[in-house]
Amino acid sequence: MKNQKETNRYDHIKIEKKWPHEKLSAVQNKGAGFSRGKQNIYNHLSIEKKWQALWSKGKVNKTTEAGNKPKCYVLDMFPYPSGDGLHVGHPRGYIATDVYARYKKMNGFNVLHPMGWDAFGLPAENYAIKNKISPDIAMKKNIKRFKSQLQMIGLNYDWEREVSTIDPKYFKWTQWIFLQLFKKGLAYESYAPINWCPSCKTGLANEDLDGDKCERCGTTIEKKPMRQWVLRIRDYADKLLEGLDNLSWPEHVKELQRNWIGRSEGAEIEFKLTPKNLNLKTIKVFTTRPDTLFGLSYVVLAPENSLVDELKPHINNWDKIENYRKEIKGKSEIDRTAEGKEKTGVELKGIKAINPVDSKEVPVFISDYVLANYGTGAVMAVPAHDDRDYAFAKKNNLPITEVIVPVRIDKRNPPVAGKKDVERRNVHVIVKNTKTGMYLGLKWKKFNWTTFPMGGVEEGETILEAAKRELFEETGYKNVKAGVVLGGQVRAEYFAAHKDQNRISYTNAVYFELINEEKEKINKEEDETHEVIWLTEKDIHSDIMTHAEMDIWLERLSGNIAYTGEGEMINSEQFNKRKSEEIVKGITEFAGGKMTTTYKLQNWVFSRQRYWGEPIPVIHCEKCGVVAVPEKDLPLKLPKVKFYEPSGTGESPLAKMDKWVNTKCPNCKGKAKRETNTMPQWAGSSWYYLRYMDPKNSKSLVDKKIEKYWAPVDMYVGGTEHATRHLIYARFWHKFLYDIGVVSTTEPFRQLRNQGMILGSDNRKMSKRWGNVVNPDEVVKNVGADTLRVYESFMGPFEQEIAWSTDSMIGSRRFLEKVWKLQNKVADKFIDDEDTIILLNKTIKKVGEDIESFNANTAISSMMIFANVLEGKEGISKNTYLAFIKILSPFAPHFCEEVWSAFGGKKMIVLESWPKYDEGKLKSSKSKIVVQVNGKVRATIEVESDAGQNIIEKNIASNEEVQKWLIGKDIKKIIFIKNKIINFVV
RNA sequence: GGGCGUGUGGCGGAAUUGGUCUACGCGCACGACUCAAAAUCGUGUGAGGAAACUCAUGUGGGUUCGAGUCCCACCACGCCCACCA
Repeated sequence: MKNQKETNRYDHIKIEKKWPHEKLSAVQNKGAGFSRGKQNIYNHLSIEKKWQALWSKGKVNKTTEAGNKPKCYVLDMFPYPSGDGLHVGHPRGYIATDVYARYKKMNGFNVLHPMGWDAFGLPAENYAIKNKISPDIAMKKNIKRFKSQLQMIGLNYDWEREVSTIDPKYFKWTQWIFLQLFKKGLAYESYAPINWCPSCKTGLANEDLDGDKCERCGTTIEKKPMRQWVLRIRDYADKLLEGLDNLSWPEHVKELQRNWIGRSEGAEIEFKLTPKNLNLKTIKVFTTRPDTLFGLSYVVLAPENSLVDELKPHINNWDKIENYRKEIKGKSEIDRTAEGKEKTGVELKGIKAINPVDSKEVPVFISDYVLANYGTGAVMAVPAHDDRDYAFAKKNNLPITEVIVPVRIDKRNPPVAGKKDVERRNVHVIVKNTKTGMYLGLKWKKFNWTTFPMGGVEEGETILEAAKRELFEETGYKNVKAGVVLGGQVRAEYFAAHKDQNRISYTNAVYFELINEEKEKINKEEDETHEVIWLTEKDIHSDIMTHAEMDIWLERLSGNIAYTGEGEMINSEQFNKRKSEEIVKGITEFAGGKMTTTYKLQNWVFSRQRYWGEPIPVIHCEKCGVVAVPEKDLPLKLPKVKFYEPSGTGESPLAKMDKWVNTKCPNCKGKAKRETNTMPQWAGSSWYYLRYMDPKNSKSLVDKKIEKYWAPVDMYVGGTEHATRHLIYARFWHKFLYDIGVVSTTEPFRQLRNQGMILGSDNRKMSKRWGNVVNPDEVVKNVGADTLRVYESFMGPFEQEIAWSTDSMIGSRRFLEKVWKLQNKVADKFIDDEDTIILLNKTIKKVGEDIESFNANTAISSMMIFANVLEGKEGISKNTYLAFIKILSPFAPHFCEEVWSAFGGKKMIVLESWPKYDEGKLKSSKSKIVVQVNGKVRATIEVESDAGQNIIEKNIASNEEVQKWLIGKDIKKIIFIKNKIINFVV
């Protein structure tokens, strides 16, 4: 835990402390007399205003497709313009992309860097309901405020390309894309139960849930069957998966998407039902473990599975089934799925399922441990090899058949080649003394072994009998409670040194608890072989115990009896003795099943029963059924309504707008009604990056030539929270648009970066609730946009979340003032010393590389170092100073424009090019060598660069500091790395 | 339970990818300037020790001439998924 800082004096910019600029008049009075600047104090207020106006007037951000520069498309995830305006955390990503875009521009790229608004969605609508104001008007107001805030920070967007999802000229194309999906059969109506938020009164996609709660309002969601539009994103699951491999995205985001898609390969197995003569429907199950089919104990359906209803006439206990279904409906998803929850279920009496591999009949259950929407909504249960099935089988007294034997090869006593192989049935006896908590063990005298009492199972003996006998023979203990056989056999291969043979043992473990410590004397032979010892719970571990089966015994001792790994087949007729992983295909074929793939990814529930979204452009005709709105009639605008409240009946408020709803069928001109569901907020954001390329096109969503020029997005920056929604939806739509020839690339975003959130100074998420919100307007007013930009760049690694500290921000302001004051030292004809030249070149290189890799924090740091060095110099050449100003300009653009123009820069600095560093001037003629003795630093010496080992050794010969450590010692080895280190090993 | 990630001064964080641990910044202390304060500038600032030195990157091992960095185990925290058959 980090210490909670006390509330800081400077939080929320309540200025009790004087900021440096407020005292600048004093500096002026002292006559800080550089003459070039029109003003000799750094007044951020006037400078920022001035340059924002000049940029706008000069249209420096206007982007066209003309010219032969290489293109670079830099994109921010566009914001949802909330009523609260920006807080200081929002611009972190925007500043980073702005720096990147400016840098790319200075490096000769034709940069597209646009901004827009994601303005449909629930918050606006809820605001509208509460304040009785049209969401359209409210959003337009918010957009205005957001825009002015972004401009105030000096972000160089091409505002002529601004887009907004609520603009009919924009959502015309959102609707158009839906129609194409509809025409290709990728949008369909479904009546399946979906997630229903009783508070927001709308259906939600899986992605919109936070556990079992509505992500927006925190209300527990219900499953509710209703008519809805669904997009077949699953059809693109494999493409979405494969496409990830070639993207320059953070690995963890790709992994998140892979997990979300959740591809899983397995088999579909069909179970015929009895009574046979009725020709009942079959139960299809999905399983990743068809190899365990001979261990089948029962079959389970999800309670919601519609097959249950179809079987109703043949089920004798329907009332129980109905009760169970009701019971489940009353429970939340969390209650149903809570870990360690008892497995409940009801058998479907009257029918049985037939195992296709051995024709045995097994019972059929419904249970809520089977999910309706994964796989086929039905499962084959093999209790011996699945934890859930095991728990269910134990509770309901169902048979448990082992079909896979785990295989272990003893690493400490591996089988020896050339020795005889002997197969044995063994037992390991695990005895706990419950009074002391200790376990009984044997310490072998001739070998370095520690084992449990153990031995062979003899002909005609049960496992328990053998265990008791061995325990008595080897230790003399005789009074134990009834034993428990810990699961099935384990195969182990090892070399039995005491018998000089390789053993292939099939071993069961038996667990006993000691009643008392009474024991008989054991025979001499046993006594000479091993000594009886007591082991602590910690001792019974693979490090100490010799048994190769130890890991499995421990699992089983802790209650995990079902073995879910691979192994050797038993009880499986012709498949016996084979490796389980090798028979998967064979047994599937034998069972008449087929190999198949399933996904966790659900199809995208695409309709919302709310007002503030794009109307879904279809018409329900009494005769023709569902008909697409003709493309020429797009955009299909929202009608004006008086009330925005959702009805709660599963109809959107649009349903009450008779005038709007009642229409004619475009086909037969007969009576028809409009679809009243609207699209989710994710619709508009799934393709906006395409519209920026060609925002005013009225003929197509993007011109093909223009799309080919700009696509794909080269750098996309936004929060990780979009990893599984926006970024999957957008990729899905993009791939669809590729398939219908609208776009030319298979992936929309080539590179992706996630910015970490900026937290309040109390380490909590910035929010009104905590009162820790810092407003950028205040910061910009007090210290300037440039200081804000430098600070947010400097505060820490870009991807990491970090707490805001107004206190620390003063360092960034001081840095800019320092650079400002350096103007005094600049002289046209000054000749910089070697150090300065080298550091300048190094700094140019470092800052460029850091911008490319989004490590702005170290870029700023290296510029601070450079400024500190310059401050200590007698003078600075104009060239050096201006090169420095150029590399600072992406971070502090207004500031640098001002300085640049004061020094007579003709073009604006934003249009200048990035300084080139001189490869030959990155190294100084001297270098520091670290001298180590046995890896410890004893001295550093300065020698000519690239000096060889003998020169350095000579140098060291007269160095007392080092000689002190070398005198009287044998030098065994010398490690030398040029220009870095010399290490004497003595 | 599964996946991903993090752990370095009083604080935010650097560390050329195995080569001087703590750059840069904040804070703090002292000094200069000032009647005084602020601002600014300068010096110092991981711990122990008078010093020589020693010890320090969550803990414990290992590899190496040399480990914050690589390997193994553990601890703590964060995020995502979670009865996924």
